[in-house]
Amino acid sequence: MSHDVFAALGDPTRRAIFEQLGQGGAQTASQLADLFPVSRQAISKHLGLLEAVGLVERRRIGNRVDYLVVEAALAEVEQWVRRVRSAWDERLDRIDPNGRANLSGSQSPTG
Amino acid sequence: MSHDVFAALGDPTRRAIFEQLGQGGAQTASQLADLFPVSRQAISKHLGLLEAVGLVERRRIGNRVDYLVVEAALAEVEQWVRRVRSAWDERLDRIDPNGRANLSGSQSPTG
DNA sequence: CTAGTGTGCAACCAACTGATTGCACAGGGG
DNA sequence: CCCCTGTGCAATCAGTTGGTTGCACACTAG
Repeated sequence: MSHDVFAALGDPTRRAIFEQLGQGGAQTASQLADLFPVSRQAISKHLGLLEAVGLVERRRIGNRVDYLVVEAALAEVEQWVRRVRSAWDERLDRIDPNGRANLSGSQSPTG
Repeated sequence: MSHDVFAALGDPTRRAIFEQLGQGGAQTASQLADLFPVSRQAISKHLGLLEAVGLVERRRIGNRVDYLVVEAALAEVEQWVRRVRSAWDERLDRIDPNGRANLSGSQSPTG
């Protein structure tokens, strides 16, 4: 449960692979290699990382290995966003319980 | 307006700085440098990158430069999540308009 | 102007990483 | 068994990058 999900999604190729798996359904590294301008091994490495952070999962079917998006993959991202957001709101409430048009926090409410 | 926001949030130090700005309000690079085990210049570089992707903004006050979180900072992340999610749902509808308990896309609905 | 504090920029460095190539291993069909 | 297809692992490499140090520049106070 680490936030390395952001690091995983930080790489453009990896994010594209992830999106492709989401749109196109389960696919093998070889299939994905045909869609992207990188080698199968590069794709495989990306898939390994995506799997490590829990964004995708493997499914072996005979000779081939399909990768598919994990249903709750982006839950962690959403939770982080929510957590950060609520932290903002908390601080804003401490500063100005009535309005919230300003995110700056150095000045005092009375000043 | 690029998705480099993910890359920016991918680095742990940068993400921590961002969270700290969110919780503690506007702060200078020097102040942040006291909170993290890296030099002020390192912090400054991170802030520059965070600013470049639109996550934080600068505010000059006399001699010092405060950085603060941009209100709509995480909107891009949320939009991306929503977009990917809706793409999943679309594909799932094409496969099985009634149920959605499976994200794998290789099998046919009649099989 | 001078002193002091704070910021910005440039050079530099080690570590990481995205990508490649080569080869060995696993499974299905003749 | 052999052949073919597909996957996995190791070594390697160049580019990126997070971090440091050093120094120049900007603003405020006396």
